[in-house]
Amino acid sequence: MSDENWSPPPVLLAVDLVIFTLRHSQLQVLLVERGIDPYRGRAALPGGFLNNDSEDLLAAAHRELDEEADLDAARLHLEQLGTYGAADRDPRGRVVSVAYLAIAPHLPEPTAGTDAAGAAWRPVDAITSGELPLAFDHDVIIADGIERARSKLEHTPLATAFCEPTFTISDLQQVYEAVWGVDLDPRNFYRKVQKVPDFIRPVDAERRVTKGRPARLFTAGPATSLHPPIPRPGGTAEPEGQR
Amino acid sequence: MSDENWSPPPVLLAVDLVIFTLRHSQLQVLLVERGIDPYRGRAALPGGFLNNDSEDLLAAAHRELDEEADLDAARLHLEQLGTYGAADRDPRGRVVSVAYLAIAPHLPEPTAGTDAAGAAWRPVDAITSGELPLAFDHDVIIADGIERARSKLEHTPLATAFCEPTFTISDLQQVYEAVWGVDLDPRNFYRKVQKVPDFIRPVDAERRVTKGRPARLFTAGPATSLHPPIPRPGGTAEPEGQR
DNA sequence: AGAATAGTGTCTTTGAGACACTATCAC
DNA sequence: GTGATAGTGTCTCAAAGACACTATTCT
Repeated sequence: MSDENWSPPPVLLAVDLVIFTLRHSQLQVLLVERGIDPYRGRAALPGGFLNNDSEDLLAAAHRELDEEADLDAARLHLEQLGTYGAADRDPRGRVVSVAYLAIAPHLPEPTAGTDAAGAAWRPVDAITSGELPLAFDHDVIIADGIERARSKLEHTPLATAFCEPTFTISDLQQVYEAVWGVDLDPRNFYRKVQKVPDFIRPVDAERRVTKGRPARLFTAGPATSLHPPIPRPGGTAEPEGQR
Repeated sequence: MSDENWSPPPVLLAVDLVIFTLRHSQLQVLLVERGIDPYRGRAALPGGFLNNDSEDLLAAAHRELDEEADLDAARLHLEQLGTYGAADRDPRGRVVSVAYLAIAPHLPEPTAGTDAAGAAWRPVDAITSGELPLAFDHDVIIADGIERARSKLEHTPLATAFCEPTFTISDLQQVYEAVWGVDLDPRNFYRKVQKVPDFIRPVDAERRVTKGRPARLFTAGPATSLHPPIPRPGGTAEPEGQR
């Protein structure tokens, strides 16, 4: 409680977005190309500074989501990921960044012509492998986002956020396989997800076309957590480490 | 990337601490009494503003831990919990608070005479029940901290952070029981924790006194995650919600 | 027909929980 | 001895994974 006599520390608050989606059975993340220094020309997470006195953090994340990615913020999953405040993370000065994790269903290509021009979906593998270098500490933020998503697939209905309003069970399986990077047995997966109460709800008498037998369609159910969980084969990984 | 022309938003960055320990088989949290308005006289989390240009967030948390709680920061578990930035959470103006979760072994009473005077351990039940009102949104932060701790007991060796360097298996069980608020079967618990590789390591040929048969002593092992996990009986609860 | 995907049944193994039982201390 | 806690063995039930099998579509 040393709040009697401080001099306001010159800290800028940014909000950065880790937006994941599934494309071509790959986990991909939305990146923008930086137009100014530092890191001009580098890929970076979409984001920006907190706008004004009366904007909540979550509201700022929603705004950036709309401005930079042209995504209807109301429809997708959005949660706080962590806050990154290493003193030297931005060469311009003291910038602390609150990262948010967003999950979007497979949407149209990121739209040239809008404010989101210069944005593109990139496979996360290219980032974790170091093949695609990022600005600032954004590679770390994305790594934390991946781990968060992997972990939440086990205990929450997060996977449905990657899917359209209605989806088949193998759509859902693709989400788990892509995010976890494993192969799952379709038969066991089928029964397992059906067994979790309120996870997914059948949409009556509907079907959809692929190649083989048509599949039933489902919607996300009212569950907010999964009982029993969908366990990740390899097991849990290391905990996150925000800095 | 709208960083071309901003006016530095007047945001103050605070760091607040949720410090948990086990006392009298209860989960307790360290609170201080506010000496100034707003919320003068109310109980609040220890914390303060970010010091200067070159202080990392984690370093600030360590410093507050030392200043306000007189705890040796090097020895205990410390991790970021979340960031709370609702526009109206502090009547003085825009204050965004990064909360850290610390876990301490049962330590001496919070030390009158030091900077930590006015600090006291309180059972978390008194807070979640609304019986003990807190300043700001600190009740929400604590609730998120409880859920984080409960969840991490399942998958990580966090429980050992509540214990002394060496401990018995029933010490460990008391941690699980207090944090989860459940009763566990000592026999099954005994075998279960021993079965997790690298969770706990026996300390050779040592014992300790209580009432019945002396128990073997253990130390925390090198594991950073628990395989298999120690499942929580009731199952998972709702996810956290930082604002 | 054959390939492909959807969906069902069943077996085996593993782990969680219940609980009887033995071991070693204080009194 | 009694009471208390530590530690072991064993049984039962349920969930996880392997996998054979049936069902329905497309070409």
